[in-house]
Amino acid sequence: MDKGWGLTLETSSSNSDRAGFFKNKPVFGFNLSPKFNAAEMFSSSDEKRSIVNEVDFFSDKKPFVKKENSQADNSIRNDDQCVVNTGLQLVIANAGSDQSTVDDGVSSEVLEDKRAKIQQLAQLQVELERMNSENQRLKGMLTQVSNSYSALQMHLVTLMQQQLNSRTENTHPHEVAGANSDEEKKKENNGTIVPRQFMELGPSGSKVDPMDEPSHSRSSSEERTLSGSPRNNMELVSRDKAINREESPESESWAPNKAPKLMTSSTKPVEQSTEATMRKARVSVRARSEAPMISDGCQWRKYGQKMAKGNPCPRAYYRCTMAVGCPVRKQVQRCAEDRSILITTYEGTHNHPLPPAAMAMASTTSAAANMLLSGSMPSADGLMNTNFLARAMLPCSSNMATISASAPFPTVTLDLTAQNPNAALPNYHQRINQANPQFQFPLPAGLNHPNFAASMSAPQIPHVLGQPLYNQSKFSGLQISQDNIHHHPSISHDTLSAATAAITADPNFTAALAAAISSIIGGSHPNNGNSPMSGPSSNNNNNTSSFPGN
DNA sequence: CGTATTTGACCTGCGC
DNA sequence: GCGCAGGTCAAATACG
Repeated sequence: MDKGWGLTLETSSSNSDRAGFFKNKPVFGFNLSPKFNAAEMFSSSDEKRSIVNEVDFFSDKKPFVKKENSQADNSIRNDDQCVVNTGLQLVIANAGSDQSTVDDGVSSEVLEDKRAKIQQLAQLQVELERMNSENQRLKGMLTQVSNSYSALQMHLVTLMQQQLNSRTENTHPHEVAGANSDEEKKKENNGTIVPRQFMELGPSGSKVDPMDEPSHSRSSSEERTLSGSPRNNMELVSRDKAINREESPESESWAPNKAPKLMTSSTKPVEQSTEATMRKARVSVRARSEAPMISDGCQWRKYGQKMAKGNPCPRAYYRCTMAVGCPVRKQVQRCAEDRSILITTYEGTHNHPLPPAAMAMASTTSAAANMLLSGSMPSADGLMNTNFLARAMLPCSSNMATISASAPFPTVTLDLTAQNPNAALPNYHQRINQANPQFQFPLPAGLNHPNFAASMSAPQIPHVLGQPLYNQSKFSGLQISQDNIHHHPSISHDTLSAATAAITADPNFTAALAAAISSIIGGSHPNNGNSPMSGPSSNNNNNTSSFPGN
């Protein structure tokens, strides 16, 4: 859009949250060049007003003949601080170069052409003005949403803590490690939820049922969907054993394989084991994307690639390079069944400040991990908490819940793939805004892409946690279905309803998540290499040629 | 030439 | 103890 005007409006990527952009994306109905940031064009609102007025002055049919005599021209030229003025200057300067023609017997065509250009420019300025004001409003809303999100997260933790406390008062006989009776095992294998007990679908378990493999042939570390049929090959693992593994500490410099050498789980304080668990918790994001990686705003360096069993697509290993010694790593792999689905698994916590573009993913995954880990404490109640959370979140989904098959670490999956292929993107936007009339956030430009429309089903966004959040914790050796939730003997319907209500009552919560997820997915656009969302770390996807499966 | 990626070797945990 | 699989390392290679 700037080409015809000789305007090159460079912007710095650090202005991602400023006018004209929502999470680094232009948010208005027309496409802006990635270089084009309205916020950079004005150093003050007075300047803007001035510019617009001047433009209006031009567009008001004022004879545009003698440029050197135009007060407006002078005022514009005198303002060296305004980028737009510079742009106008260019236009006007170009116009002035034809001045000899204009002065004497000017062709009306030239005049008309110039006038048309000026009018276009005027329209542009008006549009920019509108964008700027709208973005101010968006900024405010974003802040509000962030606050709401934090508040609700706290509320959720509080709820879970209350649940935990209520259960502490009511100790269960089978809380004792290794006290799983055969009867309990039977219940487990029949899909009945048994509290304080968990199963691990170890590698052997994943091998036992080859008939399951084609439909569940994600990589062995990926989640496995249970349609409700019992898996008789599930291996019950004593909690002590599993917890000991979970408790294995890791150095800050990330040396998981060396961790067991340092393990002294028997005497480890709870804090340490919790910390270790925290580092091992994983958040898996499933998103439909043709891009080699979803753009999460961080910088990653590939350090390995392996073929994983059960998946013809290789798994790539990345580590965060935004700070020296950052322990965060991620795995990227295409889904075996649907290669358009990209599975990104995050592990660890960043030890450095994150750019705005990375905050969305980081906060989302962090929240998911925290919620998971709030229930993965090595206490029995903690384990119960995880299951409780999972069940509290899953009523919205009936049989979409998945649990970990053989994942060695507790994992939460945020499934952003379309569950309802008939859902249309406009509905997504519409539903979010309908759900909360007070929170009308514009659709980021990246979401206008058909790929994104196909990848995001309408019901998903408002229920990011409610629907596609799968608790894959190994502690959650449960078949999590609506039916089971409602019939679980250890969780009252009221409790469940309360938790569900807490999650779903605040539309801002879901909207905030929607914003975060949309910013993430917007980056998955294959053509988003220049996406403003990428911000200062837009080179995080610089390994397109090395993407597994491509 | 510095940096990022590739890729085979190696380490570790787990099941048999 | 052996084999398998996941994960990581690091030398070689590619790339800008």
